[in-house]
Amino acid sequence: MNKIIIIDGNSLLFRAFYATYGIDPNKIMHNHNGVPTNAIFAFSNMISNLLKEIKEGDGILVAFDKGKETFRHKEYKDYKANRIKAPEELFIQMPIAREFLTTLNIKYYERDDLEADDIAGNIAKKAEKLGYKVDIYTSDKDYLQLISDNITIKLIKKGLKDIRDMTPLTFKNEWGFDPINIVDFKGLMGDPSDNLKGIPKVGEVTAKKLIIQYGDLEHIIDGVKDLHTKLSESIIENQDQGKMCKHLALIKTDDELDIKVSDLIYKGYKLENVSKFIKEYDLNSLINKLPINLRITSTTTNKISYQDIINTNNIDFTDKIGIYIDYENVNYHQAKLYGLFFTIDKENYYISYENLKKDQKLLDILLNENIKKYSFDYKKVKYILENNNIHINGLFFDLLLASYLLDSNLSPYIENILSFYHIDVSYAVKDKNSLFDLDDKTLINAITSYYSLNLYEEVITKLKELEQYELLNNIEIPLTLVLYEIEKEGFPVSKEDLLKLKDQYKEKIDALSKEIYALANKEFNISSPRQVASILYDDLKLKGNSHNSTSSEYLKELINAHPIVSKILEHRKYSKQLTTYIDGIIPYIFNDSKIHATFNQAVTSTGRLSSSEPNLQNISVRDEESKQVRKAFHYNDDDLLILSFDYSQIELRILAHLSNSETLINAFNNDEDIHELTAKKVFKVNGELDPALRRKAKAINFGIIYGISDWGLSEQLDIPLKDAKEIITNFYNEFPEIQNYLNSLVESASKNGYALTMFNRRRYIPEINSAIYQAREFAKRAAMNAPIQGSAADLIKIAMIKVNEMLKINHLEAKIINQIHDEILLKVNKKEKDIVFNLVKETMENCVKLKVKLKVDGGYAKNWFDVK
DNA sequence: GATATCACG
DNA sequence: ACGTACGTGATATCA
Repeated sequence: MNKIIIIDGNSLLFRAFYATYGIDPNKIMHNHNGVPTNAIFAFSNMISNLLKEIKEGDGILVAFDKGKETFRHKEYKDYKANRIKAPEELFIQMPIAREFLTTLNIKYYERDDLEADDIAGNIAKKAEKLGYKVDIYTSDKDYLQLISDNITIKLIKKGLKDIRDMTPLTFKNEWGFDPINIVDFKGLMGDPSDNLKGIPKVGEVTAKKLIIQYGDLEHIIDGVKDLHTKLSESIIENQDQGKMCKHLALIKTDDELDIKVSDLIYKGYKLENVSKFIKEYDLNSLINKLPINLRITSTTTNKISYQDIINTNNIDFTDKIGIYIDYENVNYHQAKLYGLFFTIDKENYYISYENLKKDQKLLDILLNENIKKYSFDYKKVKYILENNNIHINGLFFDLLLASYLLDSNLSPYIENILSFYHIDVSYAVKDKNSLFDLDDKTLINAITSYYSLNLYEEVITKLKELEQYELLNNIEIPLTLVLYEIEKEGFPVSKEDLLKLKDQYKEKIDALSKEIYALANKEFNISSPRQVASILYDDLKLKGNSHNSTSSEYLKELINAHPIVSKILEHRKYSKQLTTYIDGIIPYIFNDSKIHATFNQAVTSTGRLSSSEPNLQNISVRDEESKQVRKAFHYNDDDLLILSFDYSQIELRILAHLSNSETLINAFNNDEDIHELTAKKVFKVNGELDPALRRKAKAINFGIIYGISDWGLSEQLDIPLKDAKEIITNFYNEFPEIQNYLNSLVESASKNGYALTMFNRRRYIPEINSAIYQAREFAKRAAMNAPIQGSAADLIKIAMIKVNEMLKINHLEAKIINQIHDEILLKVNKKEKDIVFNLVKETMENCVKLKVKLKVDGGYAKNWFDVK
């Protein structure tokens, strides 16, 4: 269990000052400039001793009182009014104490409206919640109210050496009641040092007795009200003062601090900074008191290196190990394995593939699922290892996936991700093109293994603070293993079928080319938008657009203007099919007649997956002719079918749930046609609905999900801006909860700088407060879309995990083979198709409970074209 | 390497 | 007066 040490800075500094003050103020320690240093001397000794308690992953914070305008001063003008000012010599040393902490790279915190105990209490509670043990060093008894099973108050007695651990047990033994009742004790007793009067006639003994008998102050007042003794009358008469004293004594732990527990994790001090400090203040003995193991002596020794080993005979393994690989830089589904990097504690090792194969000890470690594997893009690592016949189990932590959750805009490369944690690895990558630096090419892989293991504490603390720990462990980590299986299983495609299509398409394209050249009266490159534009808009004098675009959006409007236009559009269509979906895919067909694409899990800013090499998420479907390519996706085995399930209106359902729109929720739960509903509401139709209006409504619903804008809608529907405006106004009037919800998303993003999904995935959108209009408007739309698109992504990820699990539990042969955002595709054997169909549908529809029911449509066929 | 285009949800 | 619908990946052209 890691620990956070919190120090009451003022308390410690006061003790340090008076412990070394002596009788003669002229004889206290000074530096060569006459600056008093006695308090700093003792303070730095104490801190140095505390640093010895720090282990890897522990944190330290010094909290200071700045407190001039706390709520206590506001509510009680005489709060601490009797405090005597600190002596000048101590006053001078206060900023030096802070300088000392900066020198040692120790975080400190102070704020005008908070006292040190509020800061300490605040951080202590947060750290406790994140699973830390907390030690608070102070001499102030007020802190005792913070005691819990994991928070210990280290009470500093005179002389700084004598420290008493106050735990729930020791406290109760000494005081007779629970720590939290310290505030009631203070309410009764008052506290002369804070100028709090408490209740007259109640001293320490009486206060304790009352608390033990009745409990808190409120119960005491209630309990004595009918006794009519002098004591009880005083309590009743002065109850307001008592309550105020209690209120002022209560440590406030709920403020938002701009410091986080993860910021406190101690990273070590630099010798050169300490040397400077020692010279300035003549504190020569300090250097010997600082623990050496926390020293970052220089950047050279901080560079990661590794040992080449031929076997692991002399290596002691623990239950955790950092893992990365050295591999051929090609598509990882066919990459050769060169060797393995692994990290134990702080040591990196490299073993070649040849030696690894012979090293049974290490092979067993990799195989053993109880040895925790810390890696970066574990899916890839496992794929390459298994492809080269090395088995690995026991994924525990993936630095890539964890970092992606912390900031989904990070680009998924190790150099980039380490720089997010302020780690510079340019020494390992800058010479990667050098022919003479062969060793350094693999150094980055050693570094990857090292930090996968050694950044764990810091990353997990951050994730817990952002409440994303479950997102990592319950969604992304299990999902990466599912994706591994999907990639390994592959997606079927017939090369022969594609080649047949290729011949057809080539003929079509050739014929179209000839027609186009004839119509243009010259030959040109039809694949060049520039040349096409020059033919259409210059030679043929067709009516162009503002930026001479030849995109189909504009060409469609010119179809009747000249016969060449439709020929060009057709040419484009078949070229696209040929280049992207036939010639583009054939090279990825492996000997097993399958495509093993990559599902990228750390790419999109919303949380969706993406697919590449090749992209299996954008195979044509909308256009009937282009859809032909789907006929090539089938198994050669006649017993195997392709099953497809897609969520119906998943994003609108999520919108209904998140916005709590009663109209929309009821509509979904009554199986109404949602576009029809919108049409009838927005266009105020009763009875028969014009299909054109339903189409418009569909566009409106899409617009809502995308973060609607009047201009965007007017473009999409090709209507005047003012009509679009009116439509949006109508929509919001009919669905006021949606308007409120979308507004709240923009507001929250502009306040916090990020958007959140249902499962706490976050996307930072800093541009939302940009001074540039377009950037700001864009950010607003992203802020409205990210929670919807992202929650849908969370949901289907959960569905995939559950479906995969369900198939295994039921010993079914079926396997997931693709995911297309709201759709899951499976391979299924004829003989189990009905049971699989029902189970998958049921699992998907019940994977998450929302206020709306989820609906899944499914179908199966021999090839992808015929599914549904 | 940037740009235009087009495929998907 | 300003100018975009949200999220991706692959390909060809052209500088």
